[in-house]
Amino acid sequence: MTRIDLQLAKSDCNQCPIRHRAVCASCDGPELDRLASMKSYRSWKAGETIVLEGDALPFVASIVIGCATLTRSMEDGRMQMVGLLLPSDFVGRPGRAAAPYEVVAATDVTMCMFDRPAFETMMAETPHVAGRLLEMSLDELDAARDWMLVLGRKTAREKVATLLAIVLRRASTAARPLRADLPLTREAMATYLGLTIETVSRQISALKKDGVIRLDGKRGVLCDDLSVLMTEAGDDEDGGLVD
Amino acid sequence: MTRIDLQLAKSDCNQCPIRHRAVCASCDGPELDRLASMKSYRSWKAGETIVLEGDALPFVASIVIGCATLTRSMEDGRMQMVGLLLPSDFVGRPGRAAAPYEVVAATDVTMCMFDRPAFETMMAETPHVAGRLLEMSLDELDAARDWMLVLGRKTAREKVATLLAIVLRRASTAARPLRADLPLTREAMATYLGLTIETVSRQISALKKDGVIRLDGKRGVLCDDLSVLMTEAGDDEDGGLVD
DNA sequence: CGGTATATTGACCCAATTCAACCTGTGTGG
DNA sequence: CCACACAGGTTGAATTGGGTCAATATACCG
Repeated sequence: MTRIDLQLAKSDCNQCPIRHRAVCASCDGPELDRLASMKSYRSWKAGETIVLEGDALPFVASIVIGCATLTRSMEDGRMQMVGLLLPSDFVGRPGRAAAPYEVVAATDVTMCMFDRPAFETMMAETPHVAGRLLEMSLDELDAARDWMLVLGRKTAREKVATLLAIVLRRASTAARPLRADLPLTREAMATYLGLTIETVSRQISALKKDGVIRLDGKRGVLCDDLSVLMTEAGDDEDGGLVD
Repeated sequence: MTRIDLQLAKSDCNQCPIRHRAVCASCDGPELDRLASMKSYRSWKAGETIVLEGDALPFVASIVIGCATLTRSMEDGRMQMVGLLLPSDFVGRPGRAAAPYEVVAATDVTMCMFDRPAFETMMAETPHVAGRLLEMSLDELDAARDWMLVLGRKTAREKVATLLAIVLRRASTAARPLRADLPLTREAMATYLGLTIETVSRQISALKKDGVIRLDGKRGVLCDDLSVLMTEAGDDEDGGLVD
């Protein structure tokens, strides 16, 4: 919210909000010190491009604050978002220099960056880092494959409901109704869902008209009963969230 | 083709066709011996289910021969293939017991299996294995994301052309015309592409009528000019394949 | 205030699905 | 050897979900 994030530039890792979820989660003592000595922070404003598709990527990084998107595009301009990066997510691929996707800041973003060759050396020497990265990569692979089901088989209404359910679930406090601010514009949502802006807008309006969600300004979404929204999303397994 | 694959059961790893591409690629000497002592082979016939969605998966394995599919499905029966496993590909997720996808043999399949706990112990002790698995997982992540673009943004004709181009390119010998046998039924293709059987069939017929491909029986596909097919697929970058 | 970026809504259209019929090859058993 | 069933594949006609094009909010900012 406020711009105290820049204070992070000199802060030690123990106060870092992603300390226990990022690549560094499994590091301690000297390993953590070594990572800390390599790190530097950098911030981008919402909308700025962080890496161009196909460009060399001389660093790897963890998202500390904010939300970034990974998109892949075709020559004629069609675009598909292939990943949504949130705090603690990892950017970059050790062992490969070029980025196959465009990375754009969806909100203001702060990342914790490491020089790529130095990070690769460290990976080779400390199995903890490689192990954690493998675990995170496998989670991302699962997420990508789940999203393939959304893209390939769900209707527009189900797609929009799926996205809203994800955002609302992540923002979940105990309080009802659930409330969240969408970190994405309609255009970004469309790019994520394999739809057009107009269809996303229409489906959001339809879900509102049907009483599944309510809107609070342009970005805020409220939902009284997440299980109804999840049914609309086609995911009927209530993961023990109700009651 | 013939069932000599069963002879592999006692064979040593150096004669294994995937020796240099699978998880074991980076292993040598004692490491390889250790893996070899843990391994066992098992085969499935085309169409057989290898693992049910959500089932416990007590092993990890490499595909040695054949082709298997990973699919995820919804309660109402809609299905989406989320991965196509070919020789040297890895099945299973160290660190997680349940399989989030159904694994089915598309053709006759032989796998080289390892007990999961034993494999996990080995991963913790030999960084080579973990490193290779990370590399392979990142490749799969790239592939999954590429496929998200196909599912989210391509037309039916482009989707079919994309799949044919992949199959033809993989089967590529120097000989023209390129020829390949589809390892997938129309149904499996539809499940992969997020289409219906009928649409797949129509698009194949259309590509044939337009002279982009020719058919040889039900499964054989011929293509005189891969770059034409790739243009139809919407991938215009000719990766230095022509001349 | 205009001016620009984002969002909503309507009318029309088309690509892909749905539903249905029919083809083709491959067994299987009388 | 033929008849038959059955699975996989093709083709046609009708329907529809989402895209396209266009007009109209709504908000934000200098």
